[in-house]
Amino acid sequence: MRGIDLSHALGAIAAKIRDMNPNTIKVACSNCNLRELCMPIDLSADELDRIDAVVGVRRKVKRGATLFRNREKFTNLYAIRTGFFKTCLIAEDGRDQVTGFQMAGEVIGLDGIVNDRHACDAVALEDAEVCVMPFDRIEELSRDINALQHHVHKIMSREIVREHGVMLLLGSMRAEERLAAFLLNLLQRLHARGFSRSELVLRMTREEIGSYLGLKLETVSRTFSKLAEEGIIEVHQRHVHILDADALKDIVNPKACH
Amino acid sequence: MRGIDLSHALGAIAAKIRDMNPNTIKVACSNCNLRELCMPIDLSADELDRIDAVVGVRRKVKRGATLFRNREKFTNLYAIRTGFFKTCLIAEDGRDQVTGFQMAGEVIGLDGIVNDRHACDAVALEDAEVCVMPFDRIEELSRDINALQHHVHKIMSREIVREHGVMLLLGSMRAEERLAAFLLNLLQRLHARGFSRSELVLRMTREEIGSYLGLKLETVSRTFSKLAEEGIIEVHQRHVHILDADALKDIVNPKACH
DNA sequence: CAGAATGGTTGACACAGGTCAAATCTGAGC
DNA sequence: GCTCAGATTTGACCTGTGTCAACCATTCTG
Repeated sequence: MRGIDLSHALGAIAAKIRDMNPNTIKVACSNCNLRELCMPIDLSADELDRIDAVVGVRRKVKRGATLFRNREKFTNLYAIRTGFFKTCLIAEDGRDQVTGFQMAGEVIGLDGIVNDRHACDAVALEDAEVCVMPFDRIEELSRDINALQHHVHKIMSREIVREHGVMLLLGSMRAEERLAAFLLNLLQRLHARGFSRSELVLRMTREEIGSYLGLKLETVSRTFSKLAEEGIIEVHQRHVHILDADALKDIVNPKACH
Repeated sequence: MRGIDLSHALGAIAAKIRDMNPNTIKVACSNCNLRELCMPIDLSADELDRIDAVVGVRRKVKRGATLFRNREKFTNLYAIRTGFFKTCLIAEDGRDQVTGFQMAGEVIGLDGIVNDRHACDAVALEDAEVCVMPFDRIEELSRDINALQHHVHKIMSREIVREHGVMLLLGSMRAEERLAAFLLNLLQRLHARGFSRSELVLRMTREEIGSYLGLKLETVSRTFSKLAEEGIIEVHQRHVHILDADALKDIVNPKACH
Protein backbone atom coordinates (compact mmCIF):
# COMPACT_ATOMS: atom_id res chain seq x y z
CA MET A 1 0.00 0.00 0.00
CA ARG A 2 1.58 3.21 -1.16
CA GLY A 3 -0.43 5.28 1.25
CA ILE A 4 1.22 3.60 4.17
CA ASP A 5 4.71 4.01 2.77
CA LEU A 6 4.11 7.66 2.12
CA SER A 7 2.81 8.45 5.55
CA HIS A 8 5.51 6.25 6.99
CA ALA A 9 8.07 8.43 5.28
CA LEU A 10 6.33 11.53 6.59
CA GLY A 11 6.41 10.01 10.04
CA ALA A 12 10.14 9.47 9.80
CA ILE A 13 10.67 13.07 8.75
CA ALA A 14 8.48 14.23 11.59
CA ALA A 15 10.52 12.13 14.00
CA LYS A 16 13.68 13.87 12.80
CA ILE A 17 12.11 17.29 13.27
CA ARG A 18 11.04 16.25 16.73
CA ASP A 19 14.59 15.22 17.56
CA MET A 20 15.75 18.68 16.56
CA ASN A 21 13.22 20.57 18.61
CA PRO A 22 13.16 19.98 22.36
CA ASN A 23 9.77 21.66 22.82
CA THR A 24 8.15 19.37 20.33
CA ILE A 25 9.72 16.31 21.85
CA LYS A 26 8.27 17.24 25.16
CA VAL A 27 4.76 17.56 23.83
CA ALA A 28 4.92 14.50 21.64
CA CYS A 29 6.36 12.11 24.14
CA SER A 30 7.31 12.03 27.77
CA ASN A 31 5.00 14.74 29.05
CA CYS A 32 2.08 14.05 26.80
CA ASN A 33 -1.06 11.99 27.03
CA LEU A 34 -0.82 11.67 23.29
CA ARG A 35 1.65 8.98 24.08
CA GLU A 36 -1.22 6.88 25.27
CA LEU A 37 -2.65 6.74 21.80
CA CYS A 38 0.40 6.59 19.56
CA MET A 39 2.74 4.98 22.03
CA PRO A 40 1.15 2.59 24.48
CA ILE A 41 3.67 1.05 26.83
CA ASP A 42 5.70 -1.95 25.69
CA LEU A 43 5.82 -1.34 21.99
CA SER A 44 8.29 -2.84 19.58
CA ALA A 45 10.24 -0.48 17.34
CA ASP A 46 8.32 -1.82 14.37
CA GLU A 47 4.93 -1.27 15.98
CA LEU A 48 5.95 2.20 16.99
CA ASP A 49 6.93 3.04 13.44
CA ARG A 50 3.62 1.81 12.09
CA ILE A 51 1.72 3.91 14.61
CA ASP A 52 3.87 6.93 13.82
CA ALA A 53 2.86 6.51 10.20
CA VAL A 54 -0.81 6.84 11.05
CA VAL A 55 -0.14 10.02 12.98
CA GLY A 56 1.87 11.46 10.12
CA VAL A 57 -0.27 14.27 8.77
CA ARG A 58 -0.58 17.51 10.72
CA ARG A 59 -2.97 20.41 10.59
CA LYS A 60 -2.80 23.93 11.92
CA VAL A 61 -5.88 25.63 13.31
CA LYS A 62 -5.97 29.37 13.87
CA ARG A 63 -7.42 30.80 17.03
CA GLY A 64 -11.18 30.98 16.70
CA ALA A 65 -11.29 28.54 13.79
CA THR A 66 -13.04 25.20 14.03
CA LEU A 67 -11.26 21.88 13.72
CA PHE A 68 -14.57 20.21 12.93
CA ARG A 69 -18.21 21.14 13.13
CA ASN A 70 -21.37 19.45 14.28
CA ARG A 71 -22.91 17.26 11.54
CA GLU A 72 -19.69 17.29 9.54
CA LYS A 73 -18.58 13.93 8.17
CA PHE A 74 -16.37 12.06 10.61
CA THR A 75 -13.15 10.57 9.31
CA ASN A 76 -10.40 11.48 11.73
CA LEU A 77 -9.53 11.63 15.35
CA TYR A 78 -7.18 14.43 16.27
CA ALA A 79 -4.41 14.45 18.82
CA ILE A 80 -3.65 17.95 19.96
CA ARG A 81 0.02 18.79 19.53
CA THR A 82 -0.10 22.37 20.68
CA GLY A 83 -2.85 24.79 21.55
CA PHE A 84 -6.11 24.64 23.39
CA PHE A 85 -9.59 23.69 22.23
CA LYS A 86 -13.14 23.75 23.43
CA THR A 87 -15.86 21.40 22.25
CA CYS A 88 -19.39 22.66 22.30
CA LEU A 89 -22.90 21.61 21.52
CA ILE A 90 -25.28 24.12 20.01
CA ALA A 91 -28.92 23.26 20.59
CA GLU A 92 -31.51 24.09 17.94
CA ASP A 93 -32.74 27.02 19.96
CA GLY A 94 -29.28 28.53 20.10
CA ARG A 95 -28.29 27.45 23.58
CA ASP A 96 -24.59 26.76 23.53
CA GLN A 97 -23.05 24.28 25.95
CA VAL A 98 -19.30 23.86 26.25
CA THR A 99 -18.78 20.14 26.82
CA GLY A 100 -15.05 20.21 27.42
CA PHE A 101 -11.70 21.94 27.13
CA GLN A 102 -8.84 20.01 25.56
CA MET A 103 -5.13 20.66 25.71
CA ALA A 104 -1.96 19.26 24.17
CA GLY A 105 -1.81 15.50 24.25
CA GLU A 106 -5.54 14.97 24.38
CA VAL A 107 -7.62 13.30 21.71
CA ILE A 108 -10.62 14.95 20.19
CA GLY A 109 -13.34 13.73 17.85
CA LEU A 110 -14.55 10.54 19.55
CA ASP A 111 -18.11 11.82 19.39
CA GLY A 112 -18.13 11.31 15.63
CA ILE A 113 -17.81 7.54 15.61
CA VAL A 114 -21.43 6.58 16.37
CA ASN A 115 -23.13 8.29 13.49
CA ASP A 116 -20.22 8.93 11.18
CA ARG A 117 -20.84 12.62 11.75
CA HIS A 118 -19.40 14.84 14.40
CA ALA A 119 -21.80 15.58 17.21
CA CYS A 120 -20.22 18.84 18.39
CA ASP A 121 -18.03 21.73 17.31
CA ALA A 122 -14.33 21.85 18.15
CA VAL A 123 -12.99 25.40 18.29
CA ALA A 124 -9.37 26.43 18.83
CA LEU A 125 -9.03 28.90 21.71
CA GLU A 126 -5.49 29.72 20.59
CA ASP A 127 -3.45 28.90 17.52
CA ALA A 128 -3.10 25.16 17.53
CA GLU A 129 -1.65 22.22 15.74
CA VAL A 130 -3.13 18.74 15.68
CA CYS A 131 -2.10 15.33 14.43
CA VAL A 132 -4.68 13.99 12.02
CA MET A 133 -5.41 10.31 12.60
CA PRO A 134 -7.72 8.67 10.07
CA PHE A 135 -10.00 6.53 12.17
CA ASP A 136 -10.21 3.63 9.73
CA ARG A 137 -6.43 3.39 9.83
CA ILE A 138 -6.54 3.36 13.62
CA GLU A 139 -9.08 0.56 13.57
CA GLU A 140 -6.98 -1.32 11.04
CA LEU A 141 -3.80 -0.99 13.05
CA SER A 142 -5.43 -1.77 16.36
CA ARG A 143 -6.46 -5.17 15.00
CA ASP A 144 -2.76 -5.96 14.75
CA ILE A 145 -1.40 -4.19 17.78
CA ASN A 146 -3.19 -5.27 20.93
CA ALA A 147 -1.69 -2.52 23.02
CA LEU A 148 -3.03 0.08 20.59
CA GLN A 149 -6.46 -1.50 20.59
CA HIS A 150 -6.63 -1.40 24.35
CA HIS A 151 -5.41 2.18 24.45
CA VAL A 152 -8.11 3.32 22.09
CA HIS A 153 -10.61 1.69 24.41
CA LYS A 154 -9.03 3.34 27.41
CA ILE A 155 -9.15 6.78 25.84
CA MET A 156 -12.85 6.41 25.11
CA SER A 157 -13.54 5.01 28.55
CA ARG A 158 -11.60 7.89 30.11
CA GLU A 159 -13.80 10.35 28.29
CA ILE A 160 -16.89 8.58 29.62
CA VAL A 161 -15.57 8.72 33.17
CA ARG A 162 -14.59 12.35 32.79
CA GLU A 163 -18.11 13.19 31.70
CA HIS A 164 -19.52 11.33 34.69
CA GLY A 165 -17.46 13.69 36.81
CA VAL A 166 -18.85 16.70 34.99
CA MET A 167 -22.36 15.39 35.59
CA LEU A 168 -21.62 15.20 39.30
CA LEU A 169 -20.34 18.74 39.17
CA LEU A 170 -23.30 20.10 37.21
CA GLY A 171 -25.83 18.06 39.11
CA SER A 172 -24.88 18.67 42.67
CA MET A 173 -22.27 21.37 43.25
CA ARG A 174 -22.66 25.03 44.06
CA ALA A 175 -20.92 27.76 42.10
CA GLU A 176 -17.89 27.99 44.36
CA GLU A 177 -17.41 24.22 44.32
CA ARG A 178 -17.74 24.09 40.56
CA LEU A 179 -15.12 26.73 40.00
CA ALA A 180 -12.74 25.18 42.53
CA ALA A 181 -13.13 21.77 40.89
CA PHE A 182 -12.57 23.35 37.49
CA LEU A 183 -9.37 25.08 38.58
CA LEU A 184 -8.01 21.96 40.28
CA ASN A 185 -8.72 19.90 37.20
CA LEU A 186 -6.93 22.36 34.92
CA LEU A 187 -3.99 22.59 37.32
CA GLN A 188 -3.65 18.84 37.52
CA ARG A 189 -3.66 18.45 33.75
CA LEU A 190 -1.24 21.33 33.24
CA HIS A 191 1.05 20.00 35.93
CA ALA A 192 1.11 16.61 34.17
CA ARG A 193 2.48 18.57 31.21
CA GLY A 194 5.24 20.16 33.22
CA PHE A 195 3.58 23.45 34.11
CA SER A 196 3.36 25.04 37.51
CA ARG A 197 1.00 23.63 40.07
CA SER A 198 0.11 27.07 41.36
CA GLU A 199 -0.03 29.29 38.33
CA LEU A 200 -2.18 29.16 35.26
CA VAL A 201 -3.36 31.19 32.31
CA LEU A 202 -6.96 30.64 31.31
CA ARG A 203 -7.39 30.22 27.61
CA MET A 204 -11.13 30.74 27.69
CA THR A 205 -13.50 33.59 28.50
CA ARG A 206 -15.64 33.81 31.61
CA GLU A 207 -18.60 33.03 29.44
CA GLU A 208 -17.03 29.80 28.19
CA ILE A 209 -16.13 28.78 31.72
CA GLY A 210 -19.67 29.56 32.72
CA SER A 211 -21.13 27.52 29.92
CA TYR A 212 -18.98 24.56 30.88
CA LEU A 213 -19.86 24.88 34.56
CA GLY A 214 -23.54 25.62 34.07
CA LEU A 215 -23.22 29.17 35.40
CA LYS A 216 -23.65 32.66 33.97
CA LEU A 217 -20.53 34.65 33.24
CA GLU A 218 -21.37 37.14 35.98
CA THR A 219 -21.49 34.33 38.50
CA VAL A 220 -18.13 33.05 37.33
CA SER A 221 -16.66 36.52 37.71
CA ARG A 222 -18.17 37.02 41.16
CA THR A 223 -16.96 33.62 42.28
CA PHE A 224 -13.42 34.39 41.15
CA SER A 225 -13.63 37.63 43.12
CA LYS A 226 -14.92 35.80 46.16
CA LEU A 227 -12.10 33.24 46.09
CA ALA A 228 -9.66 36.12 45.70
CA GLU A 229 -11.14 38.00 48.68
CA GLU A 230 -10.77 34.87 50.76
CA GLY A 231 -7.08 34.81 49.88
CA ILE A 232 -7.30 31.46 48.12
CA ILE A 233 -6.34 32.71 44.68
CA GLU A 234 -5.13 35.86 42.95
CA VAL A 235 -6.76 36.82 39.69
CA HIS A 236 -5.51 39.26 37.09
CA GLN A 237 -7.65 38.81 34.05
CA ARG A 238 -6.86 35.35 32.76
CA HIS A 239 -3.84 34.87 34.95
CA VAL A 240 -4.69 32.91 38.08
CA HIS A 241 -2.30 32.32 40.93
CA ILE A 242 -3.21 29.62 43.42
CA LEU A 243 -2.29 30.70 46.94
CA ASP A 244 -3.93 27.88 48.87
CA ALA A 245 -4.57 24.70 46.91
CA ASP A 246 -5.74 22.86 50.04
CA ALA A 247 -8.47 25.41 50.56
CA LEU A 248 -9.63 24.74 47.00
CA LYS A 249 -9.72 21.02 47.70
CA ASP A 250 -11.68 21.69 50.88
CA ILE A 251 -14.25 23.60 48.90
CA VAL A 252 -14.74 20.75 46.45
CA ASN A 253 -14.75 18.04 49.07
CA PRO A 254 -15.89 19.57 52.37
CA LYS A 255 -15.63 16.41 54.47
CA ALA A 256 -12.06 15.47 53.57
CA CYS A 257 -9.63 16.18 56.42
CA HIS A 258 -6.30 16.45 54.66
CA MET B 1 -9.45 -23.60 24.42
CA ARG B 2 -12.06 -25.44 26.41
CA GLY B 3 -13.57 -22.26 27.73
CA ILE B 4 -14.66 -21.26 24.29
CA ASP B 5 -16.20 -24.62 23.52
CA LEU B 6 -18.07 -24.59 26.77
CA SER B 7 -19.48 -21.15 26.35
CA HIS B 8 -20.16 -21.91 22.72
CA ALA B 9 -22.25 -24.84 23.87
CA LEU B 10 -24.03 -22.63 26.36
CA GLY B 11 -24.66 -20.14 23.61
CA ALA B 12 -26.24 -22.82 21.48
CA ILE B 13 -28.49 -23.87 24.34
CA ALA B 14 -29.41 -20.26 24.94
CA ALA B 15 -30.28 -19.90 21.27
CA LYS B 16 -32.65 -22.85 21.56
CA ILE B 17 -34.29 -21.36 24.61
CA ARG B 18 -34.63 -18.11 22.76
CA ASP B 19 -36.32 -19.88 19.88
CA MET B 20 -38.83 -21.32 22.33
CA ASN B 21 -39.70 -18.08 24.06
CA PRO B 22 -41.07 -15.23 21.97
CA ASN B 23 -40.50 -12.62 24.68
CA THR B 24 -36.87 -13.47 24.97
CA ILE B 25 -36.36 -13.45 21.25
CA LYS B 26 -37.78 -9.99 21.11
CA VAL B 27 -35.38 -8.65 23.68
CA ALA B 28 -32.34 -10.44 22.32
CA CYS B 29 -32.79 -9.57 18.70
CA SER B 30 -35.02 -7.48 16.51
CA ASN B 31 -36.14 -4.93 19.07
CA CYS B 32 -32.95 -4.71 21.07
CA ASN B 33 -29.91 -2.49 20.98
CA LEU B 34 -28.02 -5.44 22.35
CA ARG B 35 -27.99 -6.58 18.79
CA GLU B 36 -25.56 -3.80 18.09
CA LEU B 37 -22.95 -5.42 20.23
CA CYS B 38 -23.48 -9.12 19.68
CA MET B 39 -24.88 -8.86 16.21
CA PRO B 40 -23.55 -6.07 14.06
CA ILE B 41 -25.10 -6.01 10.61
CA ASP B 42 -23.71 -8.27 7.89
CA LEU B 43 -22.36 -11.07 10.00
CA SER B 44 -21.57 -14.53 8.74
CA ALA B 45 -23.14 -17.48 10.55
CA ASP B 46 -19.73 -18.42 11.86
CA GLU B 47 -18.96 -14.95 13.21
CA LEU B 48 -22.37 -14.83 14.80
CA ASP B 49 -21.73 -18.12 16.56
CA ARG B 50 -18.42 -16.91 17.91
CA ILE B 51 -19.98 -13.76 19.24
CA ASP B 52 -22.82 -15.74 20.77
CA ALA B 53 -20.20 -17.77 22.61
CA VAL B 54 -18.78 -14.67 24.28
CA VAL B 55 -22.23 -13.61 25.40
CA GLY B 56 -22.94 -17.08 26.79
CA VAL B 57 -22.94 -16.61 30.56
CA ARG B 58 -25.89 -14.89 32.24
CA ARG B 59 -26.40 -13.36 35.63
CA LYS B 60 -29.49 -12.44 37.56
CA VAL B 61 -29.57 -9.31 39.70
CA LYS B 62 -32.30 -8.79 42.28
CA ARG B 63 -33.99 -5.44 42.61
CA GLY B 64 -31.83 -3.18 44.75
CA ALA B 65 -28.73 -5.33 44.31
CA THR B 66 -25.62 -4.03 42.58
CA LEU B 67 -24.25 -5.49 39.38
CA PHE B 68 -20.90 -3.90 40.12
CA ARG B 69 -19.56 -1.32 42.50
CA ASN B 70 -17.21 1.62 42.27
CA ARG B 71 -13.55 0.56 42.63
CA GLU B 72 -14.41 -3.07 41.98
CA LYS B 73 -12.11 -4.89 39.56
CA PHE B 74 -13.30 -4.55 35.98
CA THR B 75 -13.49 -7.69 33.89
CA ASN B 76 -16.83 -7.70 32.11
CA LEU B 77 -19.18 -5.57 30.16
CA TYR B 78 -22.83 -6.41 30.68
CA ALA B 79 -25.64 -6.35 28.17
CA ILE B 80 -28.96 -5.95 29.90
CA ARG B 81 -31.38 -8.69 28.92
CA THR B 82 -34.26 -7.71 31.12
CA GLY B 83 -34.76 -5.19 33.88
CA PHE B 84 -33.72 -1.66 34.55
CA PHE B 85 -30.56 -0.23 36.08
CA LYS B 86 -29.20 3.04 37.31
CA THR B 87 -25.52 3.92 37.44
CA CYS B 88 -24.38 6.33 40.09
CA LEU B 89 -21.33 8.05 41.36
CA ILE B 90 -20.93 8.55 45.08
CA ALA B 91 -18.56 11.40 45.97
CA GLU B 92 -16.36 11.13 49.05
CA ASP B 93 -18.59 13.51 50.92
CA GLY B 94 -21.64 11.34 50.29
CA ARG B 95 -23.17 13.28 47.42
CA ASP B 96 -24.78 10.78 45.12
CA GLN B 97 -25.19 11.52 41.43
CA VAL B 98 -27.18 9.24 39.14
CA THR B 99 -25.26 9.26 35.85
CA GLY B 100 -27.71 7.23 33.82
CA PHE B 101 -30.61 4.81 33.59
CA GLN B 102 -30.16 1.71 31.45
CA MET B 103 -32.75 -0.61 30.02
CA ALA B 104 -32.86 -3.92 28.14
CA GLY B 105 -30.46 -4.00 25.23
CA GLU B 106 -28.07 -1.43 26.61
CA VAL B 107 -24.48 -2.08 27.60
CA ILE B 108 -23.15 -1.18 30.98
CA GLY B 109 -19.66 -1.14 32.47
CA LEU B 110 -17.68 0.88 29.91
CA ASP B 111 -16.46 3.16 32.68
CA GLY B 112 -14.25 0.35 34.01
CA ILE B 113 -11.92 0.08 31.05
CA VAL B 114 -9.60 3.04 31.77
CA ASN B 115 -8.39 2.04 35.19
CA ASP B 116 -9.33 -1.61 35.27
CA ARG B 117 -11.72 -0.71 38.05
CA HIS B 118 -15.31 0.33 37.81
CA ALA B 119 -15.83 4.04 38.27
CA CYS B 120 -19.47 3.91 39.39
CA ASP B 121 -22.10 1.67 40.97
CA ALA B 122 -24.68 -0.15 38.85
CA VAL B 123 -27.87 -0.88 40.78
CA ALA B 124 -30.86 -2.87 39.53
CA LEU B 125 -34.10 -0.91 39.90
CA GLU B 126 -36.08 -4.08 39.26
CA ASP B 127 -35.20 -7.75 39.04
CA ALA B 128 -32.90 -8.03 36.08
CA GLU B 129 -30.86 -10.38 33.99
CA VAL B 130 -27.68 -9.48 32.16
CA CYS B 131 -25.38 -11.15 29.68
CA VAL B 132 -21.86 -11.25 31.04
CA MET B 133 -19.28 -10.40 28.40
CA PRO B 134 -15.64 -10.77 29.45
CA PHE B 135 -13.95 -7.72 28.02
CA ASP B 136 -10.72 -9.43 27.09
CA ARG B 137 -12.73 -11.88 25.01
CA ILE B 138 -14.50 -8.99 23.32
CA GLU B 139 -11.18 -7.37 22.49
CA GLU B 140 -9.87 -10.68 21.23
CA LEU B 141 -12.84 -11.32 19.00
CA SER B 142 -13.04 -7.77 17.72
CA ARG B 143 -9.54 -8.13 16.30
CA ASP B 144 -10.94 -10.80 14.03
CA ILE B 145 -14.37 -9.43 13.30
CA ASN B 146 -14.18 -5.90 11.95
CA ALA B 147 -17.89 -5.32 12.32
CA LEU B 148 -17.68 -6.20 16.01
CA GLN B 149 -14.69 -3.92 16.50
CA HIS B 150 -16.50 -1.02 14.95
CA HIS B 151 -19.62 -1.70 16.98
CA VAL B 152 -17.72 -1.62 20.22
CA HIS B 153 -16.35 1.75 19.18
CA LYS B 154 -19.82 2.95 18.29
CA ILE B 155 -21.28 1.91 21.61
CA MET B 156 -18.60 3.83 23.47
CA SER B 157 -18.97 6.83 21.21
CA ARG B 158 -22.73 6.75 21.69
CA GLU B 159 -22.26 6.89 25.44
CA ILE B 160 -19.99 9.91 25.03
CA VAL B 161 -22.57 11.68 22.89
CA ARG B 162 -25.37 10.80 25.29
CA GLU B 163 -23.40 12.35 28.12
CA HIS B 164 -22.84 15.50 26.08
CA GLY B 165 -26.61 15.75 25.89
CA VAL B 166 -26.94 15.36 29.64
CA MET B 167 -24.39 18.10 30.10
CA LEU B 168 -26.50 20.39 27.92
CA LEU B 169 -29.50 19.50 30.01
CA LEU B 170 -27.77 20.03 33.35
CA GLY B 171 -25.91 23.09 32.22
CA SER B 172 -28.59 25.13 30.60
CA MET B 173 -32.14 23.87 31.09
CA ARG B 174 -34.75 24.77 33.66
CA ALA B 175 -36.59 22.19 35.73
CA GLU B 176 -39.55 21.89 33.39
CA GLU B 177 -37.29 21.50 30.36
CA ARG B 178 -35.18 18.90 32.10
CA LEU B 179 -38.14 16.78 33.05
CA ALA B 180 -39.69 17.06 29.59
CA ALA B 181 -36.40 16.05 27.97
CA PHE B 182 -36.11 13.16 30.39
CA LEU B 183 -39.59 11.88 29.63
CA LEU B 184 -39.12 12.20 25.88
CA ASN B 185 -35.83 10.34 26.07
CA LEU B 186 -37.38 7.48 28.05
CA LEU B 187 -40.36 7.33 25.70
CA GLN B 188 -38.14 7.20 22.66
CA ARG B 189 -36.04 4.37 24.08
CA LEU B 190 -39.08 2.44 25.24
CA HIS B 191 -40.79 2.91 21.93
CA ALA B 192 -37.72 1.49 20.18
CA ARG B 193 -38.34 -1.59 22.30
CA GLY B 194 -41.92 -1.89 21.23
CA PHE B 195 -43.62 -0.07 24.09
CA SER B 196 -46.24 2.61 23.84
CA ARG B 197 -45.21 6.07 22.79
CA SER B 198 -47.62 7.69 25.21
CA GLU B 199 -47.55 5.56 28.30
CA LEU B 200 -44.75 4.68 30.64
CA VAL B 201 -44.00 3.30 34.06
CA LEU B 202 -41.13 4.92 35.86
CA ARG B 203 -38.79 2.42 37.43
CA MET B 204 -37.08 4.97 39.63
CA THR B 205 -38.05 7.21 42.54
CA ARG B 206 -38.50 10.96 42.36
CA GLU B 207 -35.24 11.28 44.21
CA GLU B 208 -33.37 9.25 41.59
CA ILE B 209 -34.92 11.27 38.80
CA GLY B 210 -33.92 14.40 40.67
CA SER B 211 -30.38 13.24 41.13
CA TYR B 212 -30.09 12.49 37.42
CA LEU B 213 -31.59 15.83 36.45
CA GLY B 214 -29.77 17.91 39.03
CA LEU B 215 -32.98 18.74 40.90
CA LYS B 216 -34.33 18.01 44.35
CA LEU B 217 -37.08 15.44 44.64
CA GLU B 218 -39.62 18.09 45.67
CA THR B 219 -38.90 20.01 42.50
CA VAL B 220 -39.37 16.87 40.42
CA SER B 221 -42.69 16.24 42.13
CA ARG B 222 -43.85 19.82 41.68
CA THR B 223 -42.82 19.80 38.05
CA PHE B 224 -44.79 16.61 37.41
CA SER B 225 -47.78 18.28 39.04
CA LYS B 226 -47.32 21.38 36.93
CA LEU B 227 -47.16 19.43 33.67
CA ALA B 228 -50.26 17.55 34.80
CA GLU B 229 -52.15 20.79 35.60
CA GLU B 230 -51.27 22.05 32.14
CA GLY B 231 -52.89 18.95 30.67
CA ILE B 232 -49.68 17.74 29.07
CA ILE B 233 -49.37 14.53 31.08
CA GLU B 234 -51.31 12.48 33.61
CA VAL B 235 -49.43 11.14 36.59
CA HIS B 236 -50.49 8.41 38.96
CA GLN B 237 -47.50 7.54 41.07
CA ARG B 238 -45.03 6.01 38.67
CA HIS B 239 -47.50 5.64 35.84
CA VAL B 240 -47.23 8.50 33.39
CA HIS B 241 -49.58 9.06 30.50
CA ILE B 242 -48.46 11.47 27.81
CA LEU B 243 -51.42 13.51 26.58
CA ASP B 244 -49.54 16.00 24.43
CA ALA B 245 -46.12 14.91 23.25
CA ASP B 246 -45.77 17.99 21.06
CA ALA B 247 -46.18 20.23 24.05
CA LEU B 248 -43.34 18.34 25.72
CA LYS B 249 -41.17 18.87 22.68
CA ASP B 250 -42.05 22.55 22.71
CA ILE B 251 -40.91 22.81 26.29
CA VAL B 252 -37.54 21.26 25.50
CA ASN B 253 -37.03 23.18 22.31
CA PRO B 254 -39.01 26.42 22.53
CA LYS B 255 -38.08 27.75 19.11
CA ALA B 256 -39.06 24.72 17.06
CA CYS B 257 -42.26 25.28 15.09
CA HIS B 258 -43.46 21.75 14.41
C1' DC C 1 -55.07 -6.22 59.95
C1' DA C 2 -52.20 -2.80 62.48
C1' DG C 3 -48.15 -0.46 62.33
C1' DA C 4 -44.02 0.85 60.18
C1' DA C 5 -41.37 2.16 56.45
C1' DT C 6 -40.86 4.17 52.18
C1' DG C 7 -42.19 7.22 48.65
C1' DG C 8 -44.81 11.20 47.06
C1' DT C 9 -47.21 15.75 47.38
C1' DT C 10 -47.76 20.32 48.84
C1' DG C 11 -47.01 24.74 51.30
C1' DA C 12 -44.20 28.56 53.27
C1' DC C 13 -40.15 30.71 53.13
C1' DA C 14 -35.03 31.50 52.16
C1' DC C 15 -31.29 32.14 49.23
C1' DA C 16 -28.07 31.08 45.34
C1' DG C 17 -27.65 32.39 41.14
C1' DG C 18 -29.87 34.74 37.16
C1' DT C 19 -31.00 39.17 34.97
C1' DC C 20 -30.30 43.76 33.73
C1' DA C 21 -27.50 47.65 33.73
C1' DA C 22 -23.54 50.59 34.15
C1' DA C 23 -18.66 51.33 34.41
C1' DT C 24 -14.05 49.89 33.50
C1' DC C 25 -10.48 47.37 31.38
C1' DT C 26 -7.93 45.38 27.52
C1' DG C 27 -5.85 43.97 23.46
C1' DA C 28 -6.15 43.39 18.36
C1' DG C 29 -5.98 45.99 14.50
C1' DC C 30 -5.12 50.29 12.19
C1' DG D 1 -0.23 55.34 20.00
C1' DC D 2 -5.42 55.36 19.23
C1' DT D 3 -9.69 53.27 18.89
C1' DC D 4 -13.32 50.27 19.52
C1' DA D 5 -15.42 45.84 20.17
C1' DG D 6 -15.32 42.56 23.34
C1' DA D 7 -14.30 40.97 28.00
C1' DT D 8 -14.68 41.66 32.88
C1' DT D 9 -16.31 43.44 37.14
C1' DT D 10 -19.71 45.06 40.21
C1' DG D 11 -24.23 46.54 41.94
C1' DA D 12 -29.29 46.16 42.53
C1' DC D 13 -32.94 43.50 42.15
C1' DC D 14 -35.68 39.25 40.89
C1' DT D 15 -36.87 34.42 40.47
C1' DG D 16 -36.47 29.48 40.30
C1' DT D 17 -35.08 25.96 43.24
C1' DG D 18 -33.74 24.45 47.57
C1' DT D 19 -35.00 23.75 52.38
C1' DC D 20 -37.86 22.43 56.00
C1' DA D 21 -41.94 20.58 57.50
C1' DA D 22 -46.41 18.51 57.57
C1' DC D 23 -49.31 15.24 55.60
C1' DC D 24 -50.95 11.57 52.52
C1' DA D 25 -50.58 7.09 49.89
C1' DT D 26 -48.83 2.65 49.23
C1' DT D 27 -46.55 -1.48 50.19
C1' DC D 28 -44.28 -4.38 53.35
C1' DT D 29 -44.12 -7.12 57.54
C1' DG D 30 -45.25 -9.70 61.32
